[in-house]
Amino acid sequence: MDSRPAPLPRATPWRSLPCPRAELRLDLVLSGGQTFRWSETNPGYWTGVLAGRVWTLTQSEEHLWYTLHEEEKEEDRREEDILSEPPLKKGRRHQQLDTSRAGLSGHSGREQIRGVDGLEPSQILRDYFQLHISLAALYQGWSYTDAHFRNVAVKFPGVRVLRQDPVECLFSFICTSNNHLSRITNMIQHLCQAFGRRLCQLDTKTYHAFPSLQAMAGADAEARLRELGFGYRARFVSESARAVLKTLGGAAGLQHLRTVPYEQARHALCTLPGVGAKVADCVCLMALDKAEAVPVDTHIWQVAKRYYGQELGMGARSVTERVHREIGNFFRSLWGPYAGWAQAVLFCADLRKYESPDSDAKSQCAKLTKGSPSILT
DNA sequence: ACCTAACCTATAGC
DNA sequence: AGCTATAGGTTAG
Repeated sequence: MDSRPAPLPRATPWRSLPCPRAELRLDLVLSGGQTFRWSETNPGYWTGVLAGRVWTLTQSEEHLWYTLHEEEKEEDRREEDILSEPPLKKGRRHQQLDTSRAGLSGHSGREQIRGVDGLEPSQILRDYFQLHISLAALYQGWSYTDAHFRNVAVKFPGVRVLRQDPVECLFSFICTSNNHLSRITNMIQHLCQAFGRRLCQLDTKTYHAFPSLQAMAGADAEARLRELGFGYRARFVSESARAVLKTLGGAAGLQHLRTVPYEQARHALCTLPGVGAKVADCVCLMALDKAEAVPVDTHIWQVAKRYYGQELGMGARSVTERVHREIGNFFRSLWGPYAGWAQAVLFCADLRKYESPDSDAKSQCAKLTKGSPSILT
């Protein structure tokens, strides 16, 4: 029997869901490049923002444990925190907070659809981690048809695809273009701090809701994002926020894409500035219930060349539209309707390989990849 | 239809 | 210590 973790200050008592480790590995899922909003605040304990609340999660062999942190009241905020926020005129500050609130209840499009606000915490977690999907059964199927997957799966169990908020997922992945994981995480933290409603502070870290579309579409949003170091992505973020509001029906319209076919959702997303095939597939897979979407980035391209080059038989120099399509179709034929989920396992494994503290492993990998004459050419 | 450079910036690697 | 290449890509030609 699993024992309850020690209670945290100003947080609800720990509660748990049945969830074996083979079905979920918090570390691999929460820091594996799907989401950029969780951090390991203590060994084995993950803290982050989900559905507008601050959570800490941990797991034992058979359970997923969770606690919710108390949201601080406005008057609890110390003046220095307020002043340390991005340069905003005082009058505007309140306006911005209000906008964020409006945005949250603008998520209310979503609340009306799915009643997220009314949901039990356990239900929110079941939804976020998609626990109704049996990952073990999927792994079994992929391992049966794919020897390379079988090898990877042994070392990387419990990698499941999150069901994220479409707005958060879309704008997070707009930030990932031509970028590093560490920088992406920083940028998104800055984005939330500057444009999102503040929720609470734990130790020295403050937690903010993901910004509303309205906040990101604001008149000075692009300039402020540039100051935060977003580079050319600043325009993508603000322009896309405006485009979603104007032509895709806002947060509710984005959410509605969950009910339309993959190709249609993908096409709609690709109309947004800063959204190409790869980002669209990420959002389709991780927020819009398109389990067949296979995001093809440089990692997956390397993996495809290295381990599936024979079957693919192609020698392009970069990930062009054609390469993207061919790799996606190949993996869908190999793995079936949940191909995107299998891709997430290989991606996560590849990421770990490179992020491993053992730098020898990393350079070995680099040498291997570079040194081996491409199977494709 | 398909492929190349330029693009902001931080950081690892020489 | 400085410089270059590259990083979960998109866009304009």
